[in-house]
Amino acid sequence: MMLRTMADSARFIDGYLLYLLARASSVASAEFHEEVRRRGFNVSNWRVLAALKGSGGQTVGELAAVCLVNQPAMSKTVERLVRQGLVERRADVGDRRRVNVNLTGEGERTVDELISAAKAHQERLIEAIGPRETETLVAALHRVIERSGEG
Amino acid sequence: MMLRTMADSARFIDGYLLYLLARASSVASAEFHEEVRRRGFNVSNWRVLAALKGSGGQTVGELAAVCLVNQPAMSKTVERLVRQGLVERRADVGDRRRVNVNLTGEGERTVDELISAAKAHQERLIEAIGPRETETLVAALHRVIERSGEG
DNA sequence: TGTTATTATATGAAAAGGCATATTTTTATA
DNA sequence: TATAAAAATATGCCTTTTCATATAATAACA
Repeated sequence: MMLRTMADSARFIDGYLLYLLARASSVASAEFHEEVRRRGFNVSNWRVLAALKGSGGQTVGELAAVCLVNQPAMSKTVERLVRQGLVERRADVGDRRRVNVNLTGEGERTVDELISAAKAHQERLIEAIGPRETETLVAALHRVIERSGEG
Repeated sequence: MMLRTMADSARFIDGYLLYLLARASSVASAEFHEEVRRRGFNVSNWRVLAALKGSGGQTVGELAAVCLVNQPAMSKTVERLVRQGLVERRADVGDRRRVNVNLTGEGERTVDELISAAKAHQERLIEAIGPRETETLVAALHRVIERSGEG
């Protein structure tokens, strides 16, 4: 079954749900991601810092899962953030294979600014989409996640 | 305003719409993207081939926009696909700055197989999400795209 | 029409990511 | 409790992307 709510089109992708999801994510994020870069960070760094905020620390593996990248990539991103002084690594006490990653003081200050900008952007975005429609969207996205093998 | 439909959480990202969008896209795509790789392609190649199918040819710039990557990356992806014999490049007749990209016969056969697998996967995904909920989702995603500066 | 701006694509160097695998530590089992 | 298996992270190599910029062609304009 092709999506009945989409106009028929010669182009396959115009009726392809995974493309629509990727496009919506990309388009919605583009503006803020530019702001992240203007502030001197790349999106990977931003995601790690954002994931750490309020988490009480995460392991490399947890960060990889949360940030939607593979583990070796996360090891390298964390290494870069350590060199920038934004996070610190510490071997887990109970299981020394694990490496706990936490925000440093500077990392905390940095992410607070970024999060503040992200929240401001999100307010504008929700206003543009419409608050009611946003709630519908959020529910639908949770359902996708839940039913796609991550529930 | 934070999203009211999400439980309050210490972690910023749990209430962050752009993260939810990225996560839904990633989770929903993961399974099929693995199949693409098993078939010997990477996601970038798949996206270009899928974008070309039924398009009547696209320029490098158009492909970059459609495939959500920047132009130099697309020039290089196209170059690789040319070397693999899946697409062909031709300078545009009316504007010789433009480079038109088309599927070759082999590219057509290849993408037909991939699209067939994508459609089968999509059927299963829609079944898992629920057809009615999928329609709601599709409408919401179109709205996001439309209201995020791409309308 | 000659000159300047703009647009489309390509290229080169550096950064980041992906994949296989090594290393270290913990868990399971004989 | 040795030993084997599993788990978490790191590392090396190679591919891909990114960023800045070069090149080529068209458009604008004086």
